[in-house]
Amino acid sequence: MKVSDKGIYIDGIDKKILRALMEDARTPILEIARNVGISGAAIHQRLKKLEKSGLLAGSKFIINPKVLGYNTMAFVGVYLDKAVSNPEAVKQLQRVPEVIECHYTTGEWSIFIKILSKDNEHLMHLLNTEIQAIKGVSRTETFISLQQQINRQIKV
Amino acid sequence: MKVSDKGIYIDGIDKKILRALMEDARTPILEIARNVGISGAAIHQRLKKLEKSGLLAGSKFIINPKVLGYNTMAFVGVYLDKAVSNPEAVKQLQRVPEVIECHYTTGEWSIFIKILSKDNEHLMHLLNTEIQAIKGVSRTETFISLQQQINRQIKV
DNA sequence: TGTGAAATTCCGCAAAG
DNA sequence: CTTTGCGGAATTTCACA
Repeated sequence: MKVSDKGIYIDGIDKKILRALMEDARTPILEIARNVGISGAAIHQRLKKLEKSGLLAGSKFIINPKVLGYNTMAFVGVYLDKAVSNPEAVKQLQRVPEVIECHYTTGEWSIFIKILSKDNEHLMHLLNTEIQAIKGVSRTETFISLQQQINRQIKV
Repeated sequence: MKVSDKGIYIDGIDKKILRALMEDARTPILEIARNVGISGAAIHQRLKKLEKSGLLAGSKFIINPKVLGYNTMAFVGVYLDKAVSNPEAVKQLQRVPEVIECHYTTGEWSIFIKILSKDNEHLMHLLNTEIQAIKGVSRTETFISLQQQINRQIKV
């Protein structure tokens, strides 16, 4: 049995439910029910509980960017002028759909982003035209992901 | 109308379907059907096509790590000794559940990882005990995400 | 409080046009 | 793409431990 900081109790059955749905959000509840040996209604109620606890943050269809021609992933450390408000820069980054993550980070960069591009040329265009054009961006450092080996959620 | 490199045609209806399901994988097909004005069976046929194209890479329940007490996200650049095989290091990283992403990257690091920890103390433990213990890891550079502002998929 | 079983409503899916 | 129809699933209700 496991207790989180907020007092959510997650037993072995909850874990099995979560693991099945984290793998495939469309797994039928009744199928899970058969696998864990309790009724569908029980699963349903446990899911309600887990949702209410905030642990379940929704479900998403995952699309493969490569099929859309997005073959390059990169991480970019962004240096901002001291004078510029970071939220304003984030607001501008929000308008660039290729920016799929954005963090305020400790260390030498003000902002750290993850970005998807079709190829290196497209990446260069994004950096030189979209990112550098944002007010306050003084410099960027780019790291291209040659291959992603791990991509998962935290273990339950 | 949009054509990807692999010849997948995605029209406006496909986009609406994808956007609905990327937001919530459990959206009933018939609800989408009502919104876009075609029959449920048609949606179903389009989903089959999209799945066959490889664009749909599955669906996942998203869990909120904070509820499990994982409050700190960090990025870690890992330096590996030249002599060590990177795949072996990745294999070891795979065994650390807090490592949720792992990339081979260009630039000064051999490997770049995203990691979740409960707090700074836990992060330190992960770095000093789990990561540094891996054969071939010579040094790490850590950037803590103070706040994540953007987290999304590529736009369809 | 949490569980199981039945009933109802709704959905997913395949076939045929 | 639509309609149709079957099989099965989701969800509610209720009785019980």
